[in-house]
Amino acid sequence: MSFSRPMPKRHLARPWNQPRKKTELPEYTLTRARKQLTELLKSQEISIGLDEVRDVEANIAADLAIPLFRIAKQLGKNPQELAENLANRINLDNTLFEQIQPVHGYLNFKFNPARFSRSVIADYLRDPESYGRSLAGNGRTIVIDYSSPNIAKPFSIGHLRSTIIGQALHNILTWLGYRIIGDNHLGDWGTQFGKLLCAYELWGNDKELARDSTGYLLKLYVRFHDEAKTKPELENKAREWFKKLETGDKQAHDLWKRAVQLSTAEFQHIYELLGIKFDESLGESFYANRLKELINRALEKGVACREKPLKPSGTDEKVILIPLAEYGIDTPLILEKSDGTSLYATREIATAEYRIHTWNPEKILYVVGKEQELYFKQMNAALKLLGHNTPCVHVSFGLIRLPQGRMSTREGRVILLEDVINEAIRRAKKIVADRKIPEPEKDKVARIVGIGAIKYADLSQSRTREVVFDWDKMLALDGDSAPYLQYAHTRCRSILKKADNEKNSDFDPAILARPEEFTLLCQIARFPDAIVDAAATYEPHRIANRLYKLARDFSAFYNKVPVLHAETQKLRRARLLLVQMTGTTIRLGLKLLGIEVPDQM
RNA sequence: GCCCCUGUAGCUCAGAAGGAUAGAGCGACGGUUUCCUAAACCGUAGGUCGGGCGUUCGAAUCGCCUCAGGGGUACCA
Repeated sequence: MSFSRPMPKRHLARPWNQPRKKTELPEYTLTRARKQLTELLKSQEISIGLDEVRDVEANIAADLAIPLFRIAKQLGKNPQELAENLANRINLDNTLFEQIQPVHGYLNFKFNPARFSRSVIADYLRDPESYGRSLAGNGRTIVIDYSSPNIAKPFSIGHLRSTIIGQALHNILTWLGYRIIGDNHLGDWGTQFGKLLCAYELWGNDKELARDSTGYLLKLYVRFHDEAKTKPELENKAREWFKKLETGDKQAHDLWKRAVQLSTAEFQHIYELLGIKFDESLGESFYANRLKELINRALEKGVACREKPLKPSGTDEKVILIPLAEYGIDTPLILEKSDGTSLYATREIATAEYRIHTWNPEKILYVVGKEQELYFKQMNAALKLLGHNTPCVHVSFGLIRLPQGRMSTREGRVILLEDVINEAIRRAKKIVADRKIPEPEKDKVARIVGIGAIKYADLSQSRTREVVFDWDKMLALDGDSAPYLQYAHTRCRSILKKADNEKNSDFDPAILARPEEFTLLCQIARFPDAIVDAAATYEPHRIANRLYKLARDFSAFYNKVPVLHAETQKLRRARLLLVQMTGTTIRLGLKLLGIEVPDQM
C-alpha cells in the first residue's frame, strides 16, 4: 500500500528530549504576596497552603484574606479571637502589605499601594513582551489533537469549537514553557468514504466535481443517505467500497485521494483566515497500514478476542473486540468489524501509540466534543491493557445546536463556518464604515474585529456548556466581546502614540494613588494567575474573563483619569506606563486566545 | 432502563478543592461628547442560585432524592 506519507518529522531534529537548563521561574507579585502571608502565619506556628490565601470579593475592604475557621477548629479556638490575636502579633514590615484586620474570623490584608505598584511594575518591566509567561512546563511535551475536520464534508461551526479552543490551549501551554505538538487529526478514513465512493460510482460527475468540489461531495453524501432510506442495500455497497479502499484498490484510492486534496485545500483557506497553525496534520489514513499489526498484537496479548457481535448484521462473521468490564465499562471496544475493516476507535488507538512512540509526551489532549466521552474512556482503558500509561485527556466541549435541534451533515442542516465568518466581517464593516479610519485599512480592521468576535464568543464561556447557535450572540460587537477588548487596547495604543514614546520609567510608583489606578494594577497583577488557571483546567475563558475585567477597569480609568493631561509630568509618566502595561496585557492575553488586535478602530 | 453533562436576573453567561452582602453582558429605564476616538462611560430596576432533604459554625458550591433539557449506550465519527 502506498498511501500518502507525511512530511519528514522536523520536530525530531530539535533537541527537545535533552535535559534543559534549569532556569529560575519568574515569580509574580501575587504569588509573592501569598507566600509572604503563609510565611507570616508560619512565624506564628500556623501552617496554611498557598491556596488558602484567597482573593476577596468586591465590597470588602481588603485585597487578600485568610479564613481562619479550619485552623481555629483544629486549635479549639474561636475564629474571631484567633484572628484578633494574630492581627496583634503579626508584623507587616518588609512585606507587600500595610494593614491587617481581623473580621468575622478572617484575617484581611491590604496592600501597601506603593510597594505593591512597584512590585507589579517590576514584574512587567523585567520583560514586557513576556508578561505572564512562565517556564513551569520546563520543555515537557504535550500533544494536542484539535480541529480534526472530516474530509469531504464542509467545515461547519461544529468543528469551530475544537479548532479555536485547541489553538488557544496550544498558545497557552506554549507560553507556560511546554513543548506543544498540535496535530490536526483529519477525518480522512472510515466508512463514510465507502458511502462517498459508492455514491460517486452511481451518480458521480467529474465536471461537477471540478466545479464545486466540496459542495458537490456533500451533495453526493446527502443523496446517498437519502436514497439509502429506501434502498438499504446501498449500505452494504458502501461497506464494500470502504473495504476496497482499505485493501488498496486503485480506483477507490485515486478518488479518495482527490477528495482529500480538494478538501484540505479548502480547509487551508479557512485556517489561514482564522490564523490556525498545526505542527502536524496526520489524518486517520496515515495510520491505515498500522492497524493490522495493532489488531494482531492485541489478539496475541490476549487483550482482544473474537466474538459474535451482540447485534446480528446479516453475516455470521465475528468481530474483534477488547472487553473492558474490568474497567467498569460495559461497552467493549470493537477493533475490527465483521467484514474485516477498521473503525474510528482502531485508528485512534494506533494514533495514540504513534504519538507516544514518536514524541514521548507527558500527555495527549483531545479537544473533541462531549458526545465522544465514552470512546475516550474506552481508549484509555484499551491503551492501559496494551501497556501504555500516557494519559489521554479528553478536553471535551458541549455541542453546538441550532434552535431547531442538532446539526446534521447528512440532512444538510448545517451552518457553514465560512458563512459565519463572512457575516461577522460584514457586520464589523458596517460599523467601521462610519469611523475615521483610512479607507484601505477598513477591510483589515473589519476582518480582525469580526473574526475576533467569533473566537471570543467561544473562548469567553466554559467549554462544557452546549451552545445554541445564535447569530447575534456569536457576532456581538459590544459589551463583553472581543471588540470591547480590542477597543480598549487601541485606546491605550493611541495614548501612547500621542505621547510619542516618551520615556516613562522615571517616577516613583507611589504617586499612582488613585483607586482607579490601584484597581488597574490589581487586574494586571492577576493576569499571570489567569494563564496558569486556564492551563490547569484547559479553560481558556479564565483568561478571557480576566482580560474583560481589566478592559472594563481601564475604560473607567480612561474616562475619569487624564493621562496626557495629567497634573504633573511625573504623574503623566507614571500613568503612561500604566497604560502601556494595560495595553500590553490585553494584547498578550488576546494573543493567547488567538485573537488579533487592530492598530485602530 | 443504565451512565454522563447542564439548570444562577426577562435573555446569554461568570462564580464550583465549602467561606463574608451571588457578579457581568444584552435588553429596559435615566444620564454623559468644547476634554487622550461614545465599538465607550455613569446611574436605576431586576435573584426562592430548578425543587426538596441532609452534612457543616457556614452550601450556588459537597451527599442523597426529585423535576426539566441535552448527550451517550458493541461493528458511524
